[in-house]
Amino acid sequence: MTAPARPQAPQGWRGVRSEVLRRIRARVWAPGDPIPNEADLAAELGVARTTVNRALRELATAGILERRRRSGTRVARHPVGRAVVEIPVLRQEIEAQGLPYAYRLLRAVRTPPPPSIVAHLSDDPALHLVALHSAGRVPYVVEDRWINLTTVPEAETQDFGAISANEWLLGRVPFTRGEIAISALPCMMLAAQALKIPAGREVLALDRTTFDDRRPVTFVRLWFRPGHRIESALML
Amino acid sequence: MTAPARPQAPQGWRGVRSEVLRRIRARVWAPGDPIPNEADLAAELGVARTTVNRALRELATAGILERRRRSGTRVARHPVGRAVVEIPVLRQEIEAQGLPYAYRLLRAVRTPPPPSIVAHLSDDPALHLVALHSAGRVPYVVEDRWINLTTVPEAETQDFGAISANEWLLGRVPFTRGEIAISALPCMMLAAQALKIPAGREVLALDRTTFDDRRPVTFVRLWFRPGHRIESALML
DNA sequence: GAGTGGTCTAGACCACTGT
DNA sequence: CAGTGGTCTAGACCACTCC
Repeated sequence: MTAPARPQAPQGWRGVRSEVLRRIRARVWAPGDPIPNEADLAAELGVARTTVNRALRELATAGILERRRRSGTRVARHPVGRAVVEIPVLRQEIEAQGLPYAYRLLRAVRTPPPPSIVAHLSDDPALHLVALHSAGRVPYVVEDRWINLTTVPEAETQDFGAISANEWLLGRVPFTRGEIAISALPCMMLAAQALKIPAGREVLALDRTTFDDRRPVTFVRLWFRPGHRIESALML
Repeated sequence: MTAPARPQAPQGWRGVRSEVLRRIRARVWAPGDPIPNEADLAAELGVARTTVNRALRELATAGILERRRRSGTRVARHPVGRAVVEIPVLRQEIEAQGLPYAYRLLRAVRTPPPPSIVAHLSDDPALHLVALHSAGRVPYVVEDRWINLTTVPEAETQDFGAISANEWLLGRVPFTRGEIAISALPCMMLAAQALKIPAGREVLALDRTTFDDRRPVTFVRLWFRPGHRIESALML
């Protein structure tokens, strides 16, 4: 005689989140409207305020709500879409597809960075690496990396033919923050050769700069083969 | 005679997060290593377990730690980079740059979706809209949108010359989940004309499909003008 | 079965901010 | 100054999973 559990009726903070979302969708609370404070909501829904807080915090992180002390919580007027993009760890991404991963170093030169790189990495002396990551015999992505030799002097004597710079840096150098940018750019010649496409063809490029506190560590641009897609689920 | 507050010594859950990060960077805990359980850490650091939980949860979300019940918490072997990308709300993005926002509808046709769209949106009848969003007199992005008329029949009689489909849909149609994909694609002719570039040139394209539960609502592809970058900060 | 993280609760104090 | 969210605490129970 137990009541058959309703299939979709989350409890706890997820339940509160669902209920708030339901009311927003049903226009009980319209964009720009304030919603009740945490204490009132907790009382109404029969949960502790901590639980309401957790739910509302998640919704604010997702861009659905805007919260400010004293003035309270409102439904966002322009629910900004946010997506979490995972930066590929190439070996894993390729092996996850059941393909053999191959890595080949194409260039490793100590050289002063050109102006376009200085903008990302400072004008310290730098190591320029270019490497090809392949899925089986198919070129997958070209890694075009600059390592700041003032921040990471040990890089100069490291043999990047054996271990990819990404894996080496991960274990060796602390970094505290980073920036990424995604764009479509005309492919540099060396990368175009490796990818077997015409030089200058525009391809998907993902740039990442990482810093240890304020000291730039490395700038890397991934040149993806034509057809590659960076995919993700939208938050909420 | 008060002790001068140490400039960087966060308290509470942020403090726990900092301390855990410090130990990972200092290799006290190496990639793949297990770290103490929440109760022990809480006792050691002199905080409640709830506080430790909050800190470790955030680090797990950021991809730094991996947590599993019973087996405990480990330092991720491959700290996946994650970045939160904000999907542009075009009007706001343009006006935030101090430029006048302009919107022009280029095409609005009820038509059966071609196979490439069916893959995203089902083979229901659809409304195809193409619109140009400009910053001042400079073409900024072309919106290439398909609206599922079975899910959103009201769209057929709506005048999208006056209000952009994005703003109309936001207020009208609930959606519960979505997918995005970013790629470099040869620009469709109509978009190329509007952006004043050669047809077929490859440009940055952002696809977004949204669903109301399981029913596809809309598929939109944004064709960005050459040079556009999607930027974001790396998490942590 | 036992150990771990996941979550909830009730209460408390604090930080920020609009009036 | 007062109201709101932000956080901490101590304790508890539960869910999952490895042994």
